[in-house]
Amino acid sequence: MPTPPLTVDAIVATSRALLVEGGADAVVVREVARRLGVTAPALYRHVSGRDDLLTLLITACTDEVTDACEDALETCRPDDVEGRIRAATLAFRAWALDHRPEFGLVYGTPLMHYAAPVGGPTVEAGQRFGGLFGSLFVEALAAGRLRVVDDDQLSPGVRASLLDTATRLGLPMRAGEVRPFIVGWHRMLGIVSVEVAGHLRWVFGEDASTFAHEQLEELLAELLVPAGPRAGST
Amino acid sequence: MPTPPLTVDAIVATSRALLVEGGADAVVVREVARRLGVTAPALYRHVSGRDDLLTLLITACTDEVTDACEDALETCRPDDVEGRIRAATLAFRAWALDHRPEFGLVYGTPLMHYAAPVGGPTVEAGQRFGGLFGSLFVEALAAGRLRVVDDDQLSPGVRASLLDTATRLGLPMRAGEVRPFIVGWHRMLGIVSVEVAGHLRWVFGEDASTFAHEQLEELLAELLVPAGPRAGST
DNA sequence: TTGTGCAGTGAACAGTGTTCACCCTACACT
DNA sequence: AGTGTAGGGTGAACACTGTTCACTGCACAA
Repeated sequence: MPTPPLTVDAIVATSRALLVEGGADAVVVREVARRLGVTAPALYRHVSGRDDLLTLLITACTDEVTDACEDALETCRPDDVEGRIRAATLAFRAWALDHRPEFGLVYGTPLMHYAAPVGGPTVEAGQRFGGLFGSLFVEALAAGRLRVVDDDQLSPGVRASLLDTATRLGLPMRAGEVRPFIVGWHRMLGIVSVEVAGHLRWVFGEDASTFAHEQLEELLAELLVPAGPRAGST
Repeated sequence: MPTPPLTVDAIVATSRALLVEGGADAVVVREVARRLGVTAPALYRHVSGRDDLLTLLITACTDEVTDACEDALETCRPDDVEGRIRAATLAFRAWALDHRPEFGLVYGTPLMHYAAPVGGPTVEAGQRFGGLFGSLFVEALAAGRLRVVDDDQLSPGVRASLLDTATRLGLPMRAGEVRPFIVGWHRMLGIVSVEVAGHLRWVFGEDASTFAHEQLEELLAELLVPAGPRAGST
């Protein structure tokens, strides 16, 4: 059987396999080529180098986790905002645990020798991901389920940054309304990062899942007001 | 002037400099040797290889951050538990921000090709660090400032792990009393990790410090009951 | 004075990312 | 049909990496 044609997709898929097997360090140009039945310089016809490979990899993974979170929304009734946020959050965590090397590449310690191209595909994919969660918080706000805070309770710098982020993402929100979104993102990423990296192993051994799960539920309870009939923001 | 004698300390110091300049990948045996005015094989008389180098590096950094937190305690009145916990927490964050590559090495995404020697110096240093914060929470408990939870409100698995951790660390606490310690560690590490990795850059630009600071204060407020005269655990 | 062992050296091996000159093949145009 | 050209592959090479090996020089003990 003739070797299949060498495509960028095949290169990314093979790189991904190496990433899974041995982490970012194991993504080795020559080994990718070897597995594709080709020599290393051939890859340079399709990919500009190892950094480009990583860019493609990060983009693909970001897209994949975004898809996973989006798919999880389908399991909820459209008017159940809390359920949707919970589903997306748990899907994010589940993807991270199922794809630890990929998660480390995207959301872990940044590689010092790699700089994502500004305005490149990675930041684009990141914006899609952010937009997904952002729109969920817009839904929550519209449903009066978001525990917002008055703008004048925020320190000026934070308020400015929050407002700027909202406009940049096209979210029709005040600073005090974006805050839960950012707090949620910050803490969710923190909780999942620590769990995935295994920094709770000395406490919970290999399985910190119930604890991490509880932490995520606690976070949701802090961000959202209970579903009571006719409940508004306090 | 004759070259100074080649010592393990000098090797670690040089490796550290490389780590700071270019991240873990930049810790390159040959370059360490070059800077010490020696050839690479010479290092193998003092250090068993690159992994050993990383072990020494991680240990040194863990010790350093522990020292920094310990020193911060000196600035507080001994009976001011909340102040002491705050000081240690902020010292941890400050060290992390001032030593991002080192922080990444110790608390970031684990390197897949490196496995810390079991029972080796890194876990020993980690236990010293954990013990420092643990004893602060023991103080808080003794002062009635800890927001504890009843043991039977915990899921069995979590309760068992918490209790086991307490006994392993020699902390005289129930599971519901260790919980704030672990929650605090988990969230503090999460908050600092995300800030140091720069995953809030899209919101706050280069300086997320006031936001992160607020998050840490919020965490403290959740862990500790206010200082009111004769205040006990609720 | 004669070991003996420690500490450093140069050479080597297998691996890495990347570039270069080259070649072959398929397709377009005259 | 004959010719030109461009894309996609090759092997060789360069400058690196971690690590090992045989070797050398030197200090110090017997």
